[in-house]
Amino acid sequence: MAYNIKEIALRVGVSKSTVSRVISGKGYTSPEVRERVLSVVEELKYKPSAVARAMVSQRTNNIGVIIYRDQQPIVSHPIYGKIVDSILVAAQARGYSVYLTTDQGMSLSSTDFMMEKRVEGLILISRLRQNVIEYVKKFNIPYLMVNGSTEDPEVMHFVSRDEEGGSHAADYLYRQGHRKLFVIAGPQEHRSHNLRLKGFQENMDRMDGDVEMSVWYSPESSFEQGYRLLEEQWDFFVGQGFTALFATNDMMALGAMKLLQQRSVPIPGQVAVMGFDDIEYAAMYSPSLTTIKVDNSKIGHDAVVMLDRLIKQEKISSKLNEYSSELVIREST
Amino acid sequence: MAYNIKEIALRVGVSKSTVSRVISGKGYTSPEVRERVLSVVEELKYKPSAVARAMVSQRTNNIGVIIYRDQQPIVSHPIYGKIVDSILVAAQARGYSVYLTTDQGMSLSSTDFMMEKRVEGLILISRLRQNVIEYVKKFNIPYLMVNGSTEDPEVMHFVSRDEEGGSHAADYLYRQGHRKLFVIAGPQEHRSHNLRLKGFQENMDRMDGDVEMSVWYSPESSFEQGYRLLEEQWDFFVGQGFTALFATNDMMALGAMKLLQQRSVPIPGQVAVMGFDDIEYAAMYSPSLTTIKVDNSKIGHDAVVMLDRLIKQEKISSKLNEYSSELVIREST
DNA sequence: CTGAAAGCGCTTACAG
DNA sequence: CTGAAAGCGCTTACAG
Repeated sequence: MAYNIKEIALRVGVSKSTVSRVISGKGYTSPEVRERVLSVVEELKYKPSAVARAMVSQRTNNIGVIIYRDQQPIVSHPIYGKIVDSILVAAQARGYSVYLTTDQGMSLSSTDFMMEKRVEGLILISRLRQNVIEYVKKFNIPYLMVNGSTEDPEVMHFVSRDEEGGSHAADYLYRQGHRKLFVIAGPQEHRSHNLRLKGFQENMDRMDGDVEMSVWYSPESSFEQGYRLLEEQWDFFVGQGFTALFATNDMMALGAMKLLQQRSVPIPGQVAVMGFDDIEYAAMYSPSLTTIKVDNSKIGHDAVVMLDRLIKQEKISSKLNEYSSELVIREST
Repeated sequence: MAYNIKEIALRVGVSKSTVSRVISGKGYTSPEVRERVLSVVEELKYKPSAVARAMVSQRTNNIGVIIYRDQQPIVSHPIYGKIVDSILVAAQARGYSVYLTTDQGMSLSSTDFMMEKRVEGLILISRLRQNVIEYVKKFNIPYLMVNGSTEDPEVMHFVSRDEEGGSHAADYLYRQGHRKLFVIAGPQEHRSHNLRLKGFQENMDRMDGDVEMSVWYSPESSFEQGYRLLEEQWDFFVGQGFTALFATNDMMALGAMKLLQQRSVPIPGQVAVMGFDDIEYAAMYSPSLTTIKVDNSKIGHDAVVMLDRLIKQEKISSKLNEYSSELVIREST
C-alpha cells in the first residue's frame, strides 16, 4: 500500500496540513520543517495521490480518447496511430493524461466509462453515428471529433480538405498527360472517400479533351480490397488500356500496385498509380507512391490544443478545422 | 458539473446510503425505492464518480503502459502498435482502463506519474535501463516488461525466441541453396537484434560446405538505415555475388529490398531477401517478404493476463515468457 | 429495508 | 508559520 500524508506527518511530527503545504508548495512553511518533510518524502518515495487530489480539486487532468472501430488494427492503423501519437505528445505537454479506449460497435458504454472517470474532455476518433454524438452532448463536457464527418454544426471537428485534394490529384494526372483513368473509390459513406472522389471527378470533368474515367467502388478501403478489385476487373483494365490508376487512399492504391507488379506491368511506364493520405508505407514502397498528403500529426496535435482551450473555456474561432492536402510526387507516376 | 449521489438523494427523498445501495447493487433496497432512484439516475444521466469510488475502495482499476522511446513513431510503430492494440483489448475485457504514456529519455518521471495516478500495475514497453527497473521495484506494485531485455531474474518479461528464430532463418536459407550471405544486423545492444544475429551465425557456422557470410552492423533498425547500409556497400555487395540477404528485422530488410529493386536486381531470382518480425508491411510489399513471425498480439494479450494475475496475487508460473518464432515463406526467397 | 456516521487522502480557508 | 476542521463523492459497517 502506498504511503499517505498522515504517515508522513506522523514521522516528521507535524500536522497533515503542514505536510500538504510542503508538498504542494502552496502556503508558508519554515525552511527547517520543509526540509524534514522533504527528507521523509524522499525516503519513503511518497507520491501524493492524484485520486485524492482530483477529489478535492474537482479536476482530474484526464482526457479521454475513444477510437470507434470494429476491428484491429486500431492504434496500429497507419492513420489512427499517427493521430494517437501526436495526441499523446501534445496532451502530455499540457499536463493531461489520456485514457485510451476502443469502442467496437458504436456503443454508448465507452462514453459512460469516460464520464465515470470524470475526464475533462473527449476526443472522438473516426466516423460516429449521430446517436453517439447526441449522447455525448448530454454530458456537457468539451469534446471534439477527429477524422470523422458530421452534418451537425455544433460539433467541433478536424478534417482535411479532401475535395480539394481529389481535385489536385486530377489536375496532376491530367497534366501528366493521362486521359484514360481507372479510379478505385473507397466506401462512399465515409466523408473522406466521398469527397476525394467528388473532387477528382468534378475536376476531371472540367478538363478539355477526351478524358475517360472508370470508377469502381470498393466495399472496404484496405490493401486487400484494392488488390482484389483490380484483380476482378483485370481483363477490363488491360483491355481498355488505362494509363493511370487513382485510389481514394494509399492502402487501396498499394494493393492495386502490388497486383500490377505481380502481373509485370511497368509502373509508371505503362500505368501510373496515385493514392491519398501519405501513410508511412507510401514512401517506402517500391516504386514509392505519389499521393496527396494529409498531415495527421498536425491534426492530432491541434485537436489537443483545441480541447485544452475548450476545457479552459477560452474563445474558439471556428467549429470546423480544415487542413489543406498537399501533392507529393514520387516514383509511381 | 456532474451530479452526485447527494443530489439524487435529495430529489428522490431518500438518504445517500440508499442511493448508493441502488446504484452499486449491494445491500437491500425496496423495489419501489429502487425504481424511483433509477428513474432519477436515468433522467439526470448520473454517472457515479470512479474517482470517489477509487478513493474508498482503494482500487482504481487502472493500469499504466509506458513506452520508452525517444522519438515518433511511438504507437504508430508497427510493432508497438500491435502490442498496444492487444493490450487495450485485453485490458478492457478484464475491467482495466489504461493510461498510455510515452517516455523519452528513460526518465523516472513517467513512473512517478503512474504512481500518483495509483495504477494497479505497470506494463513497460521496450528496452529500459536498469536504474528505471530499480526505481519501479521500489514502489512494490506489479509490473512487467514487454519487448525488452534484462539480466535481472526478478523482472517478469515477455520476449520471442529470437535466437531460435535466427537459427531457423539460417536453416531455411541454407536449404534453399544459399552459400553467400549478406547480413544486416541491427543495434547489438538490443536483445532481439543480438540474438537473432547470434542464432543465424551460429547455425550457419554449423553447416557443411563453404558458407560465406558477411555481417554488417546498422546503427539503427529502420527502413532508411537498411537502404543506406546496402547502398554504401553496394560495390562490395555486387562484386562478391551474394545470393541472399538477411536482416535482423523486416524494416531493414525492406529498405535493402527497395534499393535492390531500384537497381533492378531480380528478387528472388538473383538475390533472396529475408527479414524478421512479420510486420504488416512484410506481406504487402512486392515481392512480399519472407520472414520469421513474432506474434506480438499474443505477447501483448498475455502480458495483460499476467499483470492481472499479479494484481490479484495469484500464482505465477515463470518470470520469463518466451514465444516461439515461426518461419513465414513468401515471394522474396 | 433505511439512515447516520465514519472514513478513503488530500486541500483549503480559518484560527491562533 | 502551523494545526484543527470541513469537505470533495462515494462505500460500508452499524443501528434501528
